[in-house]
Amino acid sequence: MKNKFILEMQSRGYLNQCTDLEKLSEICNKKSISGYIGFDCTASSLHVGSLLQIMILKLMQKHGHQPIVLLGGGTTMIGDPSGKDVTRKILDQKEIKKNIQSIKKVFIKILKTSDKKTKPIFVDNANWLTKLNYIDFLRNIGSHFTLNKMLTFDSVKLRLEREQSLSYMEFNYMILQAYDFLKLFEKKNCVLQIGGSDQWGNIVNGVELIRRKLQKESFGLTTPLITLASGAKMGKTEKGAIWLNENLFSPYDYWQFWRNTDDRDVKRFLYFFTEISQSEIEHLYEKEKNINKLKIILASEATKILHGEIASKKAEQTARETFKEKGLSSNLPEIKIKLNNIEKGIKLIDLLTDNKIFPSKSEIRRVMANNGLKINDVLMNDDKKILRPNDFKEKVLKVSYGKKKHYVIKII
RNA sequence: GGAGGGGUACCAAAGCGGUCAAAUGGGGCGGGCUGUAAACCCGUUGACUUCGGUCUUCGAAAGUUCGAAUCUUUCCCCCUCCA
Repeated sequence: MKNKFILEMQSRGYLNQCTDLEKLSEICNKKSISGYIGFDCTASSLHVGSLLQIMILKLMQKHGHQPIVLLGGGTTMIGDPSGKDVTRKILDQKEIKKNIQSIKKVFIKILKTSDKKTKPIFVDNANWLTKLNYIDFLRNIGSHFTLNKMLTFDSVKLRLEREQSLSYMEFNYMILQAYDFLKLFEKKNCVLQIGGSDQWGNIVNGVELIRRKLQKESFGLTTPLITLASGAKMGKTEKGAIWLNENLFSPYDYWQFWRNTDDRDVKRFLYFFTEISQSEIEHLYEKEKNINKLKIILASEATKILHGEIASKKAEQTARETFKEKGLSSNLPEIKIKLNNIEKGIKLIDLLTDNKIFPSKSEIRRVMANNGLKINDVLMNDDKKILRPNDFKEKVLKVSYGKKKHYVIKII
């Protein structure tokens, strides 16, 4: 009998590879386990590209297992070469510490639970990695790795094939990650490491290291790489990343991101990024023929997981007021302006650039020339327009940049 | 350390003394069609502008020249081969 946790992972499509699925299933049937995912702390926030793995942590909780979140304060100082063409910028310790604090906030929200047994554990590998003694480490750990094998890993091989340089520092990354797993196995009895498909090599190294050092079995599993119907990678849009932290990407924008999902991705995403049960999703699909309704469900459910029910509802309402009723929602991004400034008259393009709605005045002129700017739903083509009190309706004015970006300017 | 090749806008890649704010493709942005989708079509893609222009940009600095992304020198970085 397969374990429910494993089954749900499979049916939701979370599973790409596992070192030994049968055995892991058996163990999960017998007891609660703890599993970890390591996250890079190169930025102050993760983006949706990491969300699938996070969903697994959440699923672990649901099935009574304990998630461990490793925020890689140590490994981030080295930089994972997996899936990267170029060496990353190296961050200093201060910056990494700040990033860890910021990223942690998201996990605290998503993995919040009242159940003590499944409360997430946070660890930082800087605690052990920065204390390593080079010679000891080489003897105890390095001796278990052969260069012959390391050179065959994709993270290394691809770099070499593409004739992109790979520093010795980065080359060591996989060993450090394997060591992390060993440490967590010893300290926290953590038997499972989860990661994206590009992490397979690193994860397997950890499993093998544990077997060699401790003669114990551990498991690794990876999530599939999600490619969008358009062919792009998830989370890496050209317009910028879809950040999980609220200060970088508002709940409303987040909701919009999901609302704008490609038709062909909607069903998969309902499985991936919501907690709606399999039967319910199938039911929804049979019953609801309007794909846009399903997108709204997707957006609201996904937003709920990250930002909570209230923020999600609010985003949904804002979208409805703005798009469906073509009205003016009070929840749109708001720019406040003092009455006496308006009475003097203020240049529209100055106002829009000062408030970072547009990056430059040239950009505004360009958009105006392409009929992309509207004031109170009326096309605006005058780059010399000066706003005065009578442009406002009840102290409020709506600026629309294209069809989807709307802002409210309010006199205070 | 030696020999050769190379660093051009968000990315790839042309240009190799003036006609270069820099071809072309991708991406982005805006418009059209639609459903806040896809596909397709059109426009646009350094900044500022009194819309006449002005200013900054082709790894960095210095130089030659009336004029440099293009030539010279030095420096930095990357790649390949040899050691």
